[in-house]
This record gives sequence, structure tokens and C-alpha cells, in this order.
Amino acid sequence: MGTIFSTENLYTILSGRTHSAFNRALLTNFRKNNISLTKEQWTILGVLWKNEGCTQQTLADQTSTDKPGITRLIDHLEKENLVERHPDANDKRLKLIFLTPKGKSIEKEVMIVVNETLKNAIRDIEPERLEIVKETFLQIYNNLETKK
Amino acid sequence: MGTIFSTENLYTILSGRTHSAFNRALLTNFRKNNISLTKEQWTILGVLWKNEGCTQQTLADQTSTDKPGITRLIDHLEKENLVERHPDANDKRLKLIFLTPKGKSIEKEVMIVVNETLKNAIRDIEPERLEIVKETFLQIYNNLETKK
DNA sequence: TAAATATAGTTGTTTAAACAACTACAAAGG
DNA sequence: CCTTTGTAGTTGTTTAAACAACTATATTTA
Repeated sequence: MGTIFSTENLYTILSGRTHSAFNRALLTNFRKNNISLTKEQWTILGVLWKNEGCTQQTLADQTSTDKPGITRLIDHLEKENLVERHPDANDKRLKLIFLTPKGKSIEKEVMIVVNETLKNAIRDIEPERLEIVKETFLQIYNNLETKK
Repeated sequence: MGTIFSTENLYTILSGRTHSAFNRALLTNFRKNNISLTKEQWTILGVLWKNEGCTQQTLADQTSTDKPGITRLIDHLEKENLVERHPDANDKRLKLIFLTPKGKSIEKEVMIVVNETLKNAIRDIEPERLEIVKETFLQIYNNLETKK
């Protein structure tokens, strides 16, 4: 059978094999360094380290996670004493998410592990080619979101 | 904070945002066409359509899914009457996975939907750039698997 | 202003990822 | 032969993705 001849390898890429491998590598490296975070939890913290006090909806938008996913991620991070929900005074629907001192203090060590993992993932790859990968993935993402 | 400045966009790629979008698009298109498969279930069927009668371990290797994952995917596909487990006569540990008539018959319609989804995802992108993406992702995958 | 509509967040369900621990069987080495 | 080691598959647990259905509050508009 050969229906997917020309696009087969491309499918392998979009299917997420490499993404899964990166996810595993990051998790492994977190554990090696006694950081008990998942990739998704880290992604949330990454937004908060730049933009503390934003709403859950903002976190959803910036991480491409749906709202129920954010609710549960924040639940976990709250249990781990890394973030806190603060109800907004003006709009009672909103919950503003703030970092705890612990949530702030782990930034540096976490980012060292993230950057080392990333550096290892892209070792020996030419920057111009990485640039093409970035641009192409952005275009594919836009193609998928803006349905033809 | 700016620890991840230079690699930030690249992280977005490896984090799987585009992969998730593709996954969603495929699921949506399956549903539109009354195909009740997930992307992962389709991936298993894709191997079987080429290589029927292989072991679960082979499916695990070819789809980068771990063994427990394969057990559960095969459970689902068996419930849907798409595949069957046949114990191997010579090696009692092995279970050979075969397609049912239904599992064989849906190949064509499923592949049409997959190919249309893929075609839409990569529309307006030059083949040479896609080739670079393929090669780079393979290299990143190898970098991650063969730890430095 | 009252009713309709929109937004923010939560809960429940199904499916999958990752990993540890387990059973059953096979192959290799003493 | 039999003990050790390896391989194939299963089960259990935690975390996440996707989606529907829901509550509470805000905004719009008739």
C-alpha cells in the first residue's frame, strides 16, 4: 500500500515522535536534578515568570492549553505551593495567578535544566536550518488553525 | 528575565503546539467523516495495513509507543472489532495482531482523510523547506535518543 | 431595566503518555 | 538439567488532552 508515499515521513514529524522524545528528555533531566515538574507545569511557570498575576484564560491562550487543562495544572501547582489563585476585585469571574516565593525561587535552576536539554536536542544543527524549521512550523500551525 | 531568549521560539516547536494542532485537526476530520478513530489508533492501523500479523512489540517499536500503551490501544481496537490477537504457535509469549475484515475495509476512507488533513497542513510550503524540516527533526530525534 | 448573550472558570468522561511492577515464557550458561 | 537472564505482554498509577456540560458573573441590546 502506498497512499501516503510522499507525505509519510512528514507525518512522522507531525505525529509528535520528536516532541515526545523531547518531553521525555526534559522530564528525565528534571528528575535528575530533583525538580518535580512536568513539561506542562513548567510551561505555565514560564509564562508566570514573565507575566505574573495574569488570568487563567491568559495562561490558556499563551500555552495553547484548554481551560479545563489550566484549571487542573493550577490545581497541581497550588498543591505544590508554587502558585496561588487571587480573585480579582473588580471582576469576580477572574482568578489572577501569582507565584509563591517558592515558585519564584526555582526559576533559575529550572531554566538551567531546560536550556541544557534544548541545547543537547539541537546540537550540531546549523542555525539557518533551525530558522527554517521555526518558520515552517509556524506556517503549518497557522495553516491548521485557519482552516482552508 | 530572559534566560531562554535565543531558544524560546524553538522551544515552542519542540513543546508540541503544532503537533497538538495537527492532532486536533485529524480528530475533527475523522469525526466529520464518521470515522471513530484517534490519531494513535490510526497510527497502529497504519502499521498493520503494511505489515499485518506483527507482534505488539513490533507495533511499539514502529510507533514509538511503550508496551503498556500498545496493550491498551489493541484493547480498544479489538473492542471496535478492527483487529484480533492471535497467539503465536511457536512462542507462547507472542501475540500476533491481525486485521479483521472491517479493519481492512476502512483503510481507503481513512487514508483519504489523513492525506487531506496533511495536505491542508502543509499547503503553500515549499518542498525544499519541508525536506529541511524532515531532516532536522530526524537529527533532533537522534540527538535526544543518543544522549550526549 | 430585563432578557439575551458572552466570558471565566470548574467538573466529568474518554483516551493516551510515562513509568514501575508484575506474570508468563524462552534462551543461555553453568 | 536447572538456574539465571532476557523478552513479551499486562496491570496500576499519575498526569495531561480533548471535549461536553455546567455555574457564576459581566456585558450587550431590545
